[in-house]
Amino acid sequence: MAARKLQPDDWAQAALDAIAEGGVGAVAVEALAPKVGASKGSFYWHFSDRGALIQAAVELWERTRTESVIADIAEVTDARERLRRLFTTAFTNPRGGRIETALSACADDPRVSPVLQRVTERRLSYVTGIYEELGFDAESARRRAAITYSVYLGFFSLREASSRWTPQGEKELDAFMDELLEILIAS
Amino acid sequence: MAARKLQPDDWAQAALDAIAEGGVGAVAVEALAPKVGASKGSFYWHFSDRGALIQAAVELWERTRTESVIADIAEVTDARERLRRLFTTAFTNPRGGRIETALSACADDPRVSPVLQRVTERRLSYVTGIYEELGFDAESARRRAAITYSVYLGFFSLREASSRWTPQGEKELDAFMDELLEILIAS
DNA sequence: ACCTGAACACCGTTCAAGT
DNA sequence: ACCTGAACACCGTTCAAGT
Repeated sequence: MAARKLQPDDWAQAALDAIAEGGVGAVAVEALAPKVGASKGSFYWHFSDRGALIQAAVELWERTRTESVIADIAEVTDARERLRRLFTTAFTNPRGGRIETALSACADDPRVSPVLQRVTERRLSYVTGIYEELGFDAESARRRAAITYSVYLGFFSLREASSRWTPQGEKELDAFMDELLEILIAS
Repeated sequence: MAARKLQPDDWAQAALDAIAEGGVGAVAVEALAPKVGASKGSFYWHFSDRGALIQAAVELWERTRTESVIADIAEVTDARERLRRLFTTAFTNPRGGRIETALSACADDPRVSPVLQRVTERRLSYVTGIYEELGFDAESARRRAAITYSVYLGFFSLREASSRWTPQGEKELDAFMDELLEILIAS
């Protein structure tokens, strides 16, 4: 229903697309205006400034790429399988982690930082829980979760830097995830 | 000796500092000019444009943070110890990997991409060699090197996102590196 | 050869005026 | 309440004029 009236969300979505495409620097009001079908001036009715738009985009990302992913695998009972599912979801993300990479580069922006912290906290607590379920003590589970999430983030950076070192195609990706999983859950 | 005449390198150094401080977006000719002690106009005598300055900065980074690090540990004979030394150098880098994080976000910039590719290639070949020396076959060594470098890159991103999950202080960092090393070289 | 300062273009931001 | 277009500020870039 809701007859076309969500301009703010349209702007946020366009900005998020721009971030995924060309980084935070690509969030340009003037360039986005035509995509939203509005004028530059109109933007400033909905948002105080460019920073507020970036914040809205990041909050949109938070809404769509955290809880839903966790909810998707809630049914799976085996902890190891749940971790493996996370890998699959993560590494086959069509946007290829470009948002993560872009946000890491401006993590100290006060408009971005709180959201990034919440998302990181949520994801890492979840992964820590998996490791505890696998039998690791609290400290070790925490460290392994941090290593796991580092691999997740770094994987995207590495692929951007040189795809030569990152698995190509489904078969190689599977081999990579298998070895990664094995390494990470070995006691 | 060379009596003060290296303006281009001064600009490159100032730009690299700016990248480490505030990301590629912080490379602003106007803001850097006073630090170099020159005028905006003078900049364009040495560089074609802002992109060329970014390239010069990245090439300066390449010169100072690749070969020298590898040379520093060349004397160490034990492969495992060499890897451990790499971790120490990497994770106690005073600049805290902010340059790698910033560059990852603009890896597809044609001015940045070739340099990033060379540095990545050099570092990863080196680490692959260590894993081969440790007894892993070529394929597995490659994959482990990729995982290792992903952790390296991702660690910085994670610390920026939420320092709560990253080791604090020398003691915790040591424990982290120990567990990481153990995980990575376990067969 | 190398530098300066004025001028221009581009995009973020403001605002008076519209509906 | 919401939008537009003109105006201004800022910084990248150019360039004529200096040494």
